Amino acid sequence: MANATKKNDSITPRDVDFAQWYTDVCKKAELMDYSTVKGFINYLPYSYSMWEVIQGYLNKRFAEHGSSNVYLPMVIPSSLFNKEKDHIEGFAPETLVATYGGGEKLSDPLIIRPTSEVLFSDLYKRLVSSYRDLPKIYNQWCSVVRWEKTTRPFLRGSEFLWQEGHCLFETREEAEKNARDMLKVYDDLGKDLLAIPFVKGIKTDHEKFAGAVATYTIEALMHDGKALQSGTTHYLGQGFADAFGIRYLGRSNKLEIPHQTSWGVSTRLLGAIIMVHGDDNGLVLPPRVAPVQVVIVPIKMDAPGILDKCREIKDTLTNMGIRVKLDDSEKTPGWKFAEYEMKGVPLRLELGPRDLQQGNVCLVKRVNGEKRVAPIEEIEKAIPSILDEIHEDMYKKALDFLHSHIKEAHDVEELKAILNEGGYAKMCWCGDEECELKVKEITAGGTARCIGEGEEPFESTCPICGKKATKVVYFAKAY
RNA sequence: CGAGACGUAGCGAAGCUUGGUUAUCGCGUCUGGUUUGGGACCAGAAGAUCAUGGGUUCGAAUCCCAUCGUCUCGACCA
Repeated sequence: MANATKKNDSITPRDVDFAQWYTDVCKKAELMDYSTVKGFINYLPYSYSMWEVIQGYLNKRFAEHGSSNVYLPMVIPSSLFNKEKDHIEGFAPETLVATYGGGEKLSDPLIIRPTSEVLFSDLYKRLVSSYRDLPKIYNQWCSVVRWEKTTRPFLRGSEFLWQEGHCLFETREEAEKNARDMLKVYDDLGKDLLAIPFVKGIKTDHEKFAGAVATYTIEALMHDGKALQSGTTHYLGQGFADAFGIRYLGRSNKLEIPHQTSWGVSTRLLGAIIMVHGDDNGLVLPPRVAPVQVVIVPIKMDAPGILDKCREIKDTLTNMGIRVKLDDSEKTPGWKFAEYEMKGVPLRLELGPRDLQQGNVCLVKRVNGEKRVAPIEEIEKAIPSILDEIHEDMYKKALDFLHSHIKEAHDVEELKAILNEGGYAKMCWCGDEECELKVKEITAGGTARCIGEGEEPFESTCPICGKKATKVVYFAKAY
């Protein structure tokens, strides 16, 4: 494979130190910059534009499910925040609170939202009075603040960007369907756009969202064998609605409490893109989110016709809606090759005197280094299909990796071995939280990522306690 | 929040043990020229209140104290 040899020595190799590799890539590929404020980062154009592509995809998909975008305040009066008990217990320890305004102490301190269930509930209380007002399906794009103790670019920050959908329905069935439908949207996002496959399922009671009845999740697997929770949807039941006094007159003329959901994905997905696809030469971006999909590298720019032809190709591709960059800087071709490989540009187009004479361009795929020569007249047809091909290559590669890192654990020793190696251990479980927590202890940090839905236990007993197994759980070490 | 490592030019480092001219090197940047199919070469130039604050001293990047920040590993979490 052409890119099997490492060509970029400013990036720590993945297998030497994965954490350092990740940080190197984030900085060298100009995805982010550390800010002056602890735990906060500056999102640079190269990462933010990927976020915008994700936003575009999701807005379209959300709309198909009847969702409208709204925007609510970033601060929550602490008196309001304290209404739902589980919710406060879950979030209070990591809130940032404003206590002064205009130089005067606030009588009711304002919490910078760590999530907006409270604000949406408060809004819905006023907006909903009849079953005719339901369902309510709103989404907001915003940032939230959680005072994290250890932070890493994109994966965990004191502030992160996300979308949060908040909905109300008449029935439990509708609400649960919504939570599942939105999980499907997130799963599709991975498959269609990010080339990332997920393990899907339900969270255990211990791992579910503070205040939820059920949490559904998609879990990705990073190259170092650790899982990354990439998106969650929650069926909140009637708890928030009850606590916040949301009531409506139902079809039978009785006062009813609606059923609520919430769902979200965050800029953490950018971290997943980096850690699922990247290699020792840097980023490898899936073509559909890549800020630059094709980079044109002219060879011997001062030779007659080279630059003109490059510009012509650039215009042609741009008009087709492809994101193209022509690098006509004075750097040498070798430098440009390495640079755009590091930045993960999916496809490189080289054009030199030799190509021009023969009427060809040279095309090189970032994901596997595969090179091919194509006649210039045919690139309009060839390039879109090559980009699709790259997407499929990347998805398949990630899927193979995921499948080869899911193993059944039949006893404690196997469980330890699998989690130590990295990846998911599928284990039959009795359903007791005690056993779940014990797994964490004996495997040095392995947690239940999700319960497989519709999966019948492949063993009769739980290997931890020996009681009857009722569920199949995916355990992994996680970010 | 516990344990460890670190902070010197845009980036990466040396110097600190044993205090002493104008703080050194590589990359990058700028100027001019030669180059261009895998991180080019030559010549010249700019760029640093040595993280911050205090202390010791005739003299501190160097020794002492404190603070802040970053990274790694744990506990907690999207």
